[in-house]
Amino acid sequence: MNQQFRELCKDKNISPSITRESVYDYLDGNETHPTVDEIYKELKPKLPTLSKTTVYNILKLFTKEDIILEINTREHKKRYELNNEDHAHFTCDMCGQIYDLPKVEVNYNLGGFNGFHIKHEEVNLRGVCKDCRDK
Amino acid sequence: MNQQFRELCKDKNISPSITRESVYDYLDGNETHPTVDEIYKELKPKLPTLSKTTVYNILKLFTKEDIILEINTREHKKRYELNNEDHAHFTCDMCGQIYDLPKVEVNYNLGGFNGFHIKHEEVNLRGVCKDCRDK
DNA sequence: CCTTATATTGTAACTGTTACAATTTTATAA
DNA sequence: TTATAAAATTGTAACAGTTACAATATAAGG
Ligand SMILES: [Mn+2]
Ligand SMILES: [Mn+2]
Ligand SMILES: [Zn+2]
Ligand SMILES: [Zn+2]
Repeated sequence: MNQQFRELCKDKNISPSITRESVYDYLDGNETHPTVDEIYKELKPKLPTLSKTTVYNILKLFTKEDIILEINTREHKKRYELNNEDHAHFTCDMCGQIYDLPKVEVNYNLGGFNGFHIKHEEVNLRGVCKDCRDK
Repeated sequence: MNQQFRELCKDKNISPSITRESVYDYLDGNETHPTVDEIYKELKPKLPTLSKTTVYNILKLFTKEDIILEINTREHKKRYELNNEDHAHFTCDMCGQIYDLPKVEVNYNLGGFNGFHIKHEEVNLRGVCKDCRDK
């Protein structure tokens, strides 16, 4: 059992079920930004009764609690990652892979938007990755 | 007839059909980042034979030709806008509205990513807008 | 006008997501 | 522990956005 996860749940006031812990553990240390389906397929062998709806439920809960981040891509599906170190993304137009980039500095110029409460900033780059370019 | 659009089509080597022109004109000067459905419903009265598939086709073509930009939101649908002045977006978590922000400066630190060809950079902020905060 | 290419249309299929009621598991307290 | 209530999980069906595709209509070129 993941002690760090149990404390996180205590903080967020949610119960640390085995299913939730499994989703968390899978995302922890995973840099692939998986889809719901990929998470489900990965966990199903270890949790044979797992339902895809449960994965959806957990991801929605984790997102609401800011434990994970939803990544909206131009594919018609969402991807997820742990909300750990702040970083930017580069998405390859050719192969679709999402690369993590070191955090970049963003300077705002928010004239006229000073009543806005900014909770999250996100930088997405798009283009062709090195692998695809070399082909 | 929109002369600017006809020249744009000449540049892109696509034919300036009335349907395409209508989609273009609707997006031009529209700051609401409409969905496919909104575009379709708006144009249908003026083009009674219009099919939603056609709207999809045109938006896909315009996106490929870099005439418009696809905006991927956390809603389960895409939004579109003309690819004119470069700007950032603020999306309100409460009401979902997308606000245009003046362009922000982004400083890259792309150590290890120097084979990458960056075609587009995008800055998305997220939080609560003034209107929703005041309620 | 004729011929060919392109654009548009309607329908059906596909896919990611959500709603919901039933069941199982977990938390709480007697 | 056992009883009770609350919460989590499950399976199914519905839903929504998107895409595939074949048929039709329109446009372009000679
Ligand atoms: Mn990432
Ligand atoms: Mn915009
Ligand atoms: Zn690539
Ligand atoms: Zn708002």
